[in-house]
Amino acid sequence: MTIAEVSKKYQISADTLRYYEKEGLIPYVNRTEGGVRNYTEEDCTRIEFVKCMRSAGLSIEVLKKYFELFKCGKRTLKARRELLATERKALQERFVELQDTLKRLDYKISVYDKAIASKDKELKF
Amino acid sequence: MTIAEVSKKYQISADTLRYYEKEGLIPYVNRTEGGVRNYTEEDCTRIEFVKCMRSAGLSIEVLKKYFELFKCGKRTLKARRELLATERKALQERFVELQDTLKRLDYKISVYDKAIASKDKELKF
DNA sequence: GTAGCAGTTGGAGTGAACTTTAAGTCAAGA
DNA sequence: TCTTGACTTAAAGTTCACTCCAACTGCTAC
Repeated sequence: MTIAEVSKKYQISADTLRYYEKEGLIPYVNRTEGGVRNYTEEDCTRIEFVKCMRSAGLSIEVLKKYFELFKCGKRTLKARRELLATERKALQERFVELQDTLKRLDYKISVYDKAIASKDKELKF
Repeated sequence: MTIAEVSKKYQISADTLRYYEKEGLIPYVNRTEGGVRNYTEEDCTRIEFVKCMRSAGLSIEVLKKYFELFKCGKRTLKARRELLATERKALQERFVELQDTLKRLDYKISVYDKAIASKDKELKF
């Protein structure tokens, strides 16, 4: 797969794909004779994983660390597990926070609806 | 309340509080004779709201817009309601995505636990 | 063979959200 | 009175995560 195809498939710009590669979030991608990137299925799987983790808020730095550990082989299994567990915990916290904020917004919107219906109220903010 | 007190109370740096004020996320805070900020309870309520919305991911720009509308009075009630509804929708989407990612991480961690237990497996990444 | 297009590189630029700096003011305590 | 420390301002600097640019190369179609 070319960079354009991967870019389209995952909705990630070619620049970003090259950037991720440079940062080590994707392993060095094989090139054709002419030096053009040729992504394998495995590359794609990893790109999809990176996209998912990035959109969940894992930093480039953390993902870099994870793949660095991965490169060091089996002896880093535990370290990688711990890294994922740490990130999972942070995500869980953000998840709960988000849930609360959603409730708060729902309430605020309902207050707005009442204010709009009663035609003359104003809110504190 | 001084800026130091508010900063401590909400775990927001004094710099950030001044920045928020400059950007219109907090109304102009009253000063003492000497020009030192003196936050009211209402300022604090608003700061708490801003903090909550910021940590949920609402941008400075959106919050700025919201408070600008607020300054224009009752006639912007609907617009503000719509703004909040739009942000709520985006949050909801991120919430669902986060839920999926949490599940995915749980699964991945369980795979790691198995690999660690069986002592000789390696994973794809 | 040359136009055009998709790709390559390294490096510079961007936008969001702070964060730091420089230079100063003010109030309280020794 | 002097020092200390928390505050003030405007403006420059930082960080993160891209995003764009210039200059180039290599296929493909005419």
